[in-house]
Order: sequence, then C-alpha cells, then structure tokens
Amino acid sequence: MFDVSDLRFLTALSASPSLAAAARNLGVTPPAVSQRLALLEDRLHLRLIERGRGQLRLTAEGAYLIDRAKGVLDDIESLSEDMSARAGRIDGPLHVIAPFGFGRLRVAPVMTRFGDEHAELRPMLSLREDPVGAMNDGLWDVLVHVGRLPNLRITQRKLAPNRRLLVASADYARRFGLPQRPKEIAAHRVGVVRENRADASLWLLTGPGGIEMNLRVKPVFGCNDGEVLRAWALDGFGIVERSEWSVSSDLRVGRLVRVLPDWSLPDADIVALLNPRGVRSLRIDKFVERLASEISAPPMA
Amino acid sequence: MFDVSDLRFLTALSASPSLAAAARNLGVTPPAVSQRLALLEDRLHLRLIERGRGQLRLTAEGAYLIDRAKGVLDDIESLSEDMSARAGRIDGPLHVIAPFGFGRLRVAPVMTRFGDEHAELRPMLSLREDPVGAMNDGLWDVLVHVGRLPNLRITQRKLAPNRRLLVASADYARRFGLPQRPKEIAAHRVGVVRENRADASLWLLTGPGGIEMNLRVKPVFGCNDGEVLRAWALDGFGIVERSEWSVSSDLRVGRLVRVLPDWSLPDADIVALLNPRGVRSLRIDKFVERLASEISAPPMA
DNA sequence: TCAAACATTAAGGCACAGCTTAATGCCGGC
DNA sequence: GCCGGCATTAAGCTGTGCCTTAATGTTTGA
Repeated sequence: MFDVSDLRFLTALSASPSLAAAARNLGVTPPAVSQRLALLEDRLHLRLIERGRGQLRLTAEGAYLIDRAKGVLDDIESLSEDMSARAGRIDGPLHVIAPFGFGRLRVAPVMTRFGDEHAELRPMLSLREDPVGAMNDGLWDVLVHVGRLPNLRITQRKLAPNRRLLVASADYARRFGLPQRPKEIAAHRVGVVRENRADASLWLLTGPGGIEMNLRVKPVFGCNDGEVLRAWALDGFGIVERSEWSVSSDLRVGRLVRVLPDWSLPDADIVALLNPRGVRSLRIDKFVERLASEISAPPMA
Repeated sequence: MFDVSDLRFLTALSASPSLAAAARNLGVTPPAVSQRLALLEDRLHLRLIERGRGQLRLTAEGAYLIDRAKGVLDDIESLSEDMSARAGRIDGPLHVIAPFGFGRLRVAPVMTRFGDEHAELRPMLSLREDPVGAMNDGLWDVLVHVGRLPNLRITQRKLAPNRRLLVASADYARRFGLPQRPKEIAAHRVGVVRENRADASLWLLTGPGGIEMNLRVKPVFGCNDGEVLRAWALDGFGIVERSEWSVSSDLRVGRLVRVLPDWSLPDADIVALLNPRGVRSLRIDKFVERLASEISAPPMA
C-alpha cells in the first residue's frame, strides 16, 4: 500500500535526468535516493526504473505507476486546497516567477512580509531572465512581469503603471553631453537589458506631436539583470532604457538624468499572471492582492 | 497536505460510534485517537467531529473530507492492487467470512497454510453465526457457506458437495432406540444449529419413492456453533441434523449412527461467494482455488 | 448516588524511517 | 590513463511521530 511520500518521490524521480539529479532536487544525497528506490522496487517486486547513462528510463510498470500516482497526488492536493479554503487558511506552497531586478527588489520583499504573516506558507521565488520560458519549466502559481507579454491567452492583471525611460548619469552627461534628437543616440554608448526574448535593441520612440520612429541601437554593454544595468548607468557607462520604478529615486535626487525627455517609449505596466492550470487557492489570491497593494504604492527609497 | 494514514484514520473514526470504539478497532488506546484527531483538527483549523454521547457526529467539513478521503483511498488501493497484479504478488489483506464450525475446522487451516506460503498476505477470518448479516457489516472478500444462500444475486461457486444427515450416538440408539418413521422423531430429544436466519426446526425430508414431507421438530438443545452440536450428539444428548463433512468420520467408526437412513434432507453444498463490490485481485482468486482444492479432498480425520 | 464509559491532558518512551558518511565500482570523455 | 559523474552497498545516527501511562473530568443509566 502506497504512502503519499512514495508517490511524491517517484514523480520527482521521473522529472529528473538521473538519480543523482533527483537527489540534488530533493536536497538529499544520492544513496538516499538509490536506496529508497531499491526498497520500493523490492516491496513491489517490480523494476520501475532502468539505470544507465542518459535520461532515466522508466519501465512500463514504472511509467504506469507514476502516471497513476500523479492522478492520486492531484486529488490529494485538490482536497488539501479545499480544506484550506474552508478553513480560510493561507498555507502551503506559493510559486512565483519574476524578472531578476524587479523580482529581487520589489517582489521578494512582499513575499518576505507575506510569508512572515503566514507561518505555514512556503514561498518559492524563481528569478529568471526569461520568465515566459520558466512558465513551461515546472511549477508556478504567479508570474510577475514588467510589461505586458504579447501573444498570451492568459489574463494579465495590471499591478501598477510603469513607464520606460532613457536615462544616463549626470556625470556621463557632463563628460559627453546628451543627444537632442533620437538619431544622435548612435554616437553614444548604449546599454540594454536582455530580460526576455524581446528585441532589446529596437526602441520604439514616440516624439512631440505623436510622431513615431523605430530606432535600432547598437549596445556596447548589457546584462540580463536590469539592476546591474542601472548600476552601470550610475557608473557612467552610458545611456540605458530603464523602467521608471527602477530609476525614479535616482532621477529625483539627480544621480540620473532623462535623455530625450520629449520622447517616450511604450509603457511597461507591471502585470501579474496566474497559472490557468494551477490551483485556485486563497493564498494565491491574497498574495496577488498584497502584491498589487504594495507595488502600486510609491517605492520607499 | 494529507498523509494516507491520516485519511485511513479518519475513515476508521467515521465507522465507529465513539472515539473509544475507534481506538479499540484500531488496537490503540483512547488518548492516541483523541490526540491524533486534535492534532489533525489543529493543523487544518477545522472541527471535523463533534464529541458527545451517542454516535459520533461529523461536522460538514469532516463529512466532506471523509467522503473525499474514501475516494482517494480507493484509488490508492486500486493502484496497489494493479501493481500487485503486475508483479504476480500474493499479498495484502484477505477478508474471509465463514460459519463457526466449518470456518474453524476447514477454512482456518487452509488460510493458515496459504498464509504460510505468502508472507505478505494478511489473512482475516471472521467466524459468524450469521454470515449474511456479516456481509453488510464491513470488509469481506470471500464468504464460505454450508448450503446455498437463497435470494442472493451473487454467484455462488460450489466448492464441494455436502449432504445433511440425521444422526445420533450409538449409545443414544441403545438406550432410546431410533425412530423408524419421521413422525416418531417427535418422541425423541432433538437438537438444532442456529447457523443463520433459516428456520432450523423445520426439516424437509424426502423419503423412498420421492415423497416429501415437512417435519416440524421441537428442539430441546441447540447452539450457533455446529461443532458443539456434534459434540453433544456424541455425548448422547439426542438426534441432530449435521453436514456430512462434520460427521463422516464419526459414522465410519461407529461413534454416530444414521437416523432414518432411507430419508434424505436437502443437500447443503459448500459454496464460496466473492464480494461483487470488492477488489478483483490475484490473492483472492488464488485463495479460492486453494480452498476449492482442499475442501473437495476428503477430510483427513 | 455510584459505577461505567467516554474524552481529554500532560509527560515520557522508543522504534524506525529516512537519512548520512565512507567506500567502491562503472562508464565516458578528454 | 585520469578525472568526473553516476550508482550502489554497508553501517551508523537521530529526530520525530506515534504511541503509552497516569490522572482528571463529564455524562448517563441503574
């Protein structure tokens, strides 16, 4: 007769390329995995997994058992969620995906505070360069993104408005001057963020009177963490495009200055997406409410 | 997140009239049950059971959880059975119901031998005066009965033929003589077995040439264990109706003699019934095969 | 009123499941 | 051939879950 932890163990195995990788994912040593699997196979008198190099190969029995196990685990999770909802409890896992910079500076603190208030909550934050890719990689409940994601059939709830601005440090401006027209940017050092699969070097600018132009820049520095780019801008590396949330206080105190202030870039609202295939649970709803409430508020620094 | 043992625990509770009764059924002390339930309720922040005298009262949440739990446990059992079948294993619980005498003398030994050969098998034999009633009382996989049960839509597999005979001890015959015709039985001491809800004091006799008569006897001794009745017959208490399996060796060596040997009673074949709502599993099939094989064979004594 | 049955609380015990460490062997790539 | 990664085995450890015992209080029925 199976125990839930046995079923969980097996599904974790089936998601890993090797027993050693499964051990790392489970946070235990390889003998723990090896021995547990062997014990299970011995109890069942069945071979579940063929060991060898390359991807773990499930036997027919192993594949059948794991398929069935997933169904049972889904039922148990669903039941657990039901009972949690009936009690109005906020507990269990909360898987959040967010970009590097925004995730670290704005989402993580919210999760910390939310988690502090709910002892049984298990927050899991995944900072990714490519949040959309991460959606396909595994568990997620909430995805936070800077800018609406195109071509997705998932409702994107707006958490806060957010403009994208061109900025440079005051020091850079003193030493190199600033461009007065978009075309002059070509003579400047430009840095970009590689935050997702979007084309970071194509800037869509809207100028006075509504005229639009696409400007192809040639980045000479870049990073997949937007906050690194901000730091480089502060260090005088050059001109960068950043979200307003990221640079608003720098602009206020003059560390950074606007570049081409008469021209604007497309807004990049902060949005939250809920996994349509995930559970509907109170903790997720409450977390998103909290996120919206705190992110709409002006940043503290 | 629920553990299987939690779900089992709850379903055991729901089948009991009190926490104390559940403890007895589970083979633990009342504090074990009381504390475990309290811990579970504390974890869930939900009241599952209202304590008080009389039948345990489930809350709405408790009832919902237990209902869902049963579904999950069924799935897990079904999966366990599947995997057992794939491995050709003979293991797990085997619930058998049988009458007192036949169960003790003929079924139990088979279960012992079968269980000895299969270490992971958990045989559970329930000896009952009223096997049919026991069918409604809880778990059962196989029911063994002496005589076909009427008005049941369950297939009754014949394990062995079996006649019912009227017998008395040789000593009784010497002291009181034996009846030569059915009507003379009224002048004798008669004992009956109360083995089920059937009318034990109405004997349907078939005589020479096929004539039939119903004979209403007035029992002066009786017991719900047929083997006690045999012992009393051997002790000279009077005339009894017994199955051939029970008295064949006594007749052979002369301890008992036939009464009205030209008259017969309806046969009472030994039959096995499989619970149509139970699991289809190898251990049950194999056990019934073994039972049929051993019960068809002549008894050893 | 008393006894029996039930439920609960507090405190302590302990078995065993789930690891860990140490060692060894295998395989593949450089 | 060497190194790194993987899998396995043997032996030992330990935390904790699941009890137990002892005591107390409540309720019900005779």
